[in-house]
Amino acid sequence: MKNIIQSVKGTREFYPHEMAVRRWLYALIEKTSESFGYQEYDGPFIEKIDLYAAKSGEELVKEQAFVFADRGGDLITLRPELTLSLARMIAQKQNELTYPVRWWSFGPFWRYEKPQKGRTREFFQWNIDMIGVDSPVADAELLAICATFFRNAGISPEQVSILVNHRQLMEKKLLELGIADDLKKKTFQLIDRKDKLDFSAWKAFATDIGLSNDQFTGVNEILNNRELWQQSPELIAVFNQLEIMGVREYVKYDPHIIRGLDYYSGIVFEAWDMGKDGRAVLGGGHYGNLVADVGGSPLPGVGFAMGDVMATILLEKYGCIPEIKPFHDTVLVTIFDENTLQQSLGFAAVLRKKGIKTILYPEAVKLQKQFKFADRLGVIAVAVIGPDEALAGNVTIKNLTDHTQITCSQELAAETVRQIVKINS
RNA sequence: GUGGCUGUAGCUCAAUGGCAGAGCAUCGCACUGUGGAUGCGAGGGUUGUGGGUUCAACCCCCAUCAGCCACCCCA
Repeated sequence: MKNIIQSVKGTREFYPHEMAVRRWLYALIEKTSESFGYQEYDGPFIEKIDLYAAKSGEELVKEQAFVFADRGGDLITLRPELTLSLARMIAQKQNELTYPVRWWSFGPFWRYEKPQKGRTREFFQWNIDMIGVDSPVADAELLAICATFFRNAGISPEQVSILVNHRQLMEKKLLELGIADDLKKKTFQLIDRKDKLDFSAWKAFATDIGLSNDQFTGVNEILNNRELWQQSPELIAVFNQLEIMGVREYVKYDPHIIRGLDYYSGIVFEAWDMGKDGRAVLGGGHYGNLVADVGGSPLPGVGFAMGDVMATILLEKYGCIPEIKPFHDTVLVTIFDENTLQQSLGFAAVLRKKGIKTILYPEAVKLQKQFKFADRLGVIAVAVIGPDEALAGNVTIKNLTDHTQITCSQELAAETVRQIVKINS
């Protein structure tokens, strides 16, 4: 055991059980995305570093991307995010696409981070965007998708809230305090950190970036005003529409939500686990110029991204992940001994031909062992062809759930098996 | 990148610097045509790795790797 080469730091292995959970999550994301008419797409998993150098933020590329030189000497990165690949894909066909584009994706990403809870170096991310419009209806739709995802997963509004703010509203309020440009950026940072520092440290940070006492007081008033959204026509419209769509209960106004990325220019939002030790599980917002940075004409859009690691932790925490029963629709055909082996082989083949998932035990060992194997896999139908059955062309089918068994002709047995696995699947 | 905690059997964890153990799991038998139970027995270890201190190290010291947690950052 000790000689096994370790897996790469921050990676995960998906044993069949974890793989089943991953596929379940994928299915949930697919169902939610497509119910709003979004199409699945994907970009390359590797990209030239230049793609990200253009925008993306220095830190993401320089410190968080996996970069390597290929044999031709180009610097290649394992994609740390999808946004720029998406932007290029849009730009390349900018005049052919039918707008608004509604696209979603679920795929792997890599970031060279220090692994900890909810954070790995290799992870999956759900990205979903509507591109080419700039309207409260579009903003509301993305929020509704987010809320619908949680509802589909079985998460209640008490468990997860989508916290919403608007960049323009905040900019306007800060401008009233005489905060603009560079100071505005720093003040956004300040707001972003409020929950992470105690008040005196936070105030010190405010002084540090150059806020006056009056401005600091003003910022505090903004942050304490939960009704501030009523000064934003866009947010008023969005909340009204969410009400009509029946998902208003999942969404709350919160002036603390700012988000780190510079390119957000309108609505911004994060979904938070409201329970103990809650964290953000997804984030997104409205951007004004997605495509311009990769050489297209500016196009507005709105979208969000959700990592699978935090999402899975959240769904597990609230008991939303269904019990996975991998073999409840599968029958095990035992091998009694060498003499009946051929009949077992043949019978298994017949079952498969009739569309029944069939496992054949691969050696003639004690039936006890074969039954135990079936039990541990979760198989609930077991077929036995011993000397008696073999002579008469029969097979015995045992139902492990109710412990009953029937002996019938091999011809008719498929129907018996079908009933057992169907009733229990 | 910074700081803290933790690495002992497959898993969960014990073991004053003095013989490395338990429970669960696994395998075998009781039980030669039938799974979840019970009893008995067995196997399984370079104590993460590499150095150091010591007559003697799972234990103390240094380094390193990994996991967890908090920063940083971010979806």
